[in-house]
Amino acid sequence: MPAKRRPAPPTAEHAPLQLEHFLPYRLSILSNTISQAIADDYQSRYDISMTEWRVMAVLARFEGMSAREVAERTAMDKVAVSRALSRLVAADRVDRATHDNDKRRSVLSLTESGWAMHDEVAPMARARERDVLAKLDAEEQHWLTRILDKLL
Amino acid sequence: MPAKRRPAPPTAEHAPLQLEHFLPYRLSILSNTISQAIADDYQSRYDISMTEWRVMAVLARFEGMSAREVAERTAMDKVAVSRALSRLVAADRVDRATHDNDKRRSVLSLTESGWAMHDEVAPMARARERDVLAKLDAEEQHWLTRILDKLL
DNA sequence: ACGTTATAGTTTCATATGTAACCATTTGCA
DNA sequence: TGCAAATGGTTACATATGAAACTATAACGT
Repeated sequence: MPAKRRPAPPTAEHAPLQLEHFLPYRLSILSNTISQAIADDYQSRYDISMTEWRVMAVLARFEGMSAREVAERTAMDKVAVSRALSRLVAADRVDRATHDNDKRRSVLSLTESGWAMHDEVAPMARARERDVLAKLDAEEQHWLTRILDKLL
Repeated sequence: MPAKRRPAPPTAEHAPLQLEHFLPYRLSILSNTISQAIADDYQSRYDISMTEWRVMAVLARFEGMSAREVAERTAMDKVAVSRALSRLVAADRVDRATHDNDKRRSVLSLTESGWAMHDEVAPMARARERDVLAKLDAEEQHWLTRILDKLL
């Protein structure tokens, strides 16, 4: 059995990062873990990616958005939105029309089937969020919200 | 000028998610923003990806690790680590030997050049972390640490 | 010792993603 | 008007990523 790893050069003129205490790294792990758990819920049931779900979530709230507006709301770039939309339209989750006064713009909305899926997935997503928050007491939840408000 | 988007079906039997108040979404945006800012720092200067940098950060702390151990420490899967290592070895940032008693294992360490790069990048990463934390007061910083400890 | 199973790491293939180039339409303004 | 610049959106290409198959070596049980 090989010796346990020990921290490198004792002559520590190097000051290496400790990832496990490094905020950006910790945030990244946490965020990926949570998002992946939610994605697992719907990717198994429906054939849809996280980006596609985000687009649907926005269209559920705002009727008749253009692709660019969706991109703004989701913080995705327009190429990603375009691709998500073409899959969603093909799968008949989203309806895409052309804007009356500007033929460049699309006018997007959920289809019947899109709404049906939304109405199943949204509660699952909320349940996962609750699972996470349940690990914190009321005071911690309060601070978390406040901290995210400040940082974003 | 087209009418401002209004929230969809007034007959809200649908209860759509509000992404901007949805914890997983907010965490994801925050995490990506911060990680990307750091990555921009070193990707422009050195030809290295985020995963490669994480591998280097671990090797800076732990001398002689195997690829599997690196994978554990970085929360990356072994394929990602393998790929990162082959690029790092090719770029002469990392030295890869074979374990004496187990020819399957690699024995990894930073090269001279790897250390040189590490010693430039680590302070930049720490500076970015400080920039983020500077947006919070001492109490908020304290709570953030505590919350991450609990959730991770 | 010998075959089975487990482990370390790499390769392959299919899919996802980002950047830049591109088309169509609209806007701004000489 | 009419033409350059801006905008909405898609396509093409190059690179990244994940899952599964694969190779080599080691560990285990008999």
